[in-house]
Amino acid sequence: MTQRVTQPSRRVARKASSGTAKTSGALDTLFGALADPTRRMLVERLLTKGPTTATVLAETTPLTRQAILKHLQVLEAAGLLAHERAGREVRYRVTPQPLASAVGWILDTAGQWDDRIDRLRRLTT
Amino acid sequence: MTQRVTQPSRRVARKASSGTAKTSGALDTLFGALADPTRRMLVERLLTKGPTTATVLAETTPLTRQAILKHLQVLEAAGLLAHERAGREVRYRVTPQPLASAVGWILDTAGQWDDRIDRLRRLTT
DNA sequence: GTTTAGTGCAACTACTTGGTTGCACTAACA
DNA sequence: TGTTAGTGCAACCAAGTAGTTGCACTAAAC
Repeated sequence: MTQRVTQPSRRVARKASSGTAKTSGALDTLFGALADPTRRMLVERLLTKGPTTATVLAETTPLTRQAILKHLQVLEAAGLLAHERAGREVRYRVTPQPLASAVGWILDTAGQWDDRIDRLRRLTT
Repeated sequence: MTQRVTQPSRRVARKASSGTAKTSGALDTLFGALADPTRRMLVERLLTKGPTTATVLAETTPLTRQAILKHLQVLEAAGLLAHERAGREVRYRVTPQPLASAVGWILDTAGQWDDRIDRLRRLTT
């Protein structure tokens, strides 16, 4: 599995070093995963039609299975999917818990400033 | 599984060009803008310390002004910032309204999940 | 006026991303 | 058993992204 926790490497070159490594990787990969329309579509599909395989998902898109698989892996790396093996098939399902962190960041940062967001927060907590 | 049927198909990658356009572009740039820790940091700074210039923002980071400026432009393209000129300075401020769309998509999506869980719960109890 | 601080623009590099193709491997089935 | 559908892995490529440098331009300060 190799995990690969290493940070994004940010190749800062010159001014670099010493400054707030930051790299809150979880939000990076989470927002990054959501930034692609194909991936959001995959999440929606898996939610509405239930768990299924990369092969099946690829049949209804203009993309190849490999492209779909890469997207599924990105989503899984973000914690939004999990997969389980069933015979020779591999089925993916949505695990939407990480979405709470995304909403959390948004509400925490913008909450105090925007009444609309603030109302939303009160609505959802 | 044959998948693709590959025509003459010069490896030019036919990217399908269809779909993915829609109104998803807004969410693409929005989530994409939030996917970078430097950009989230900039939003937080602008929110907590008020509007300021790219030059000032660059002074407290290991990045150059140009790098910061590019990030600000990405945020502005996502609708999260606006700028106004004051003499020879250009001041950026946060306009957090688009965050509502992000939260909206997440809540809608998670809502479908909740529905599923809810149905499941009703079915299994 | 001259100088200087702040900005704008363009070119360039290095790495990442989203997609492809090809082939090997394995579980299911005739 | 042999065949096949589904998956896994690696190489490859084009385009995008994140950063840099260098220089020109303009508004303010002297």
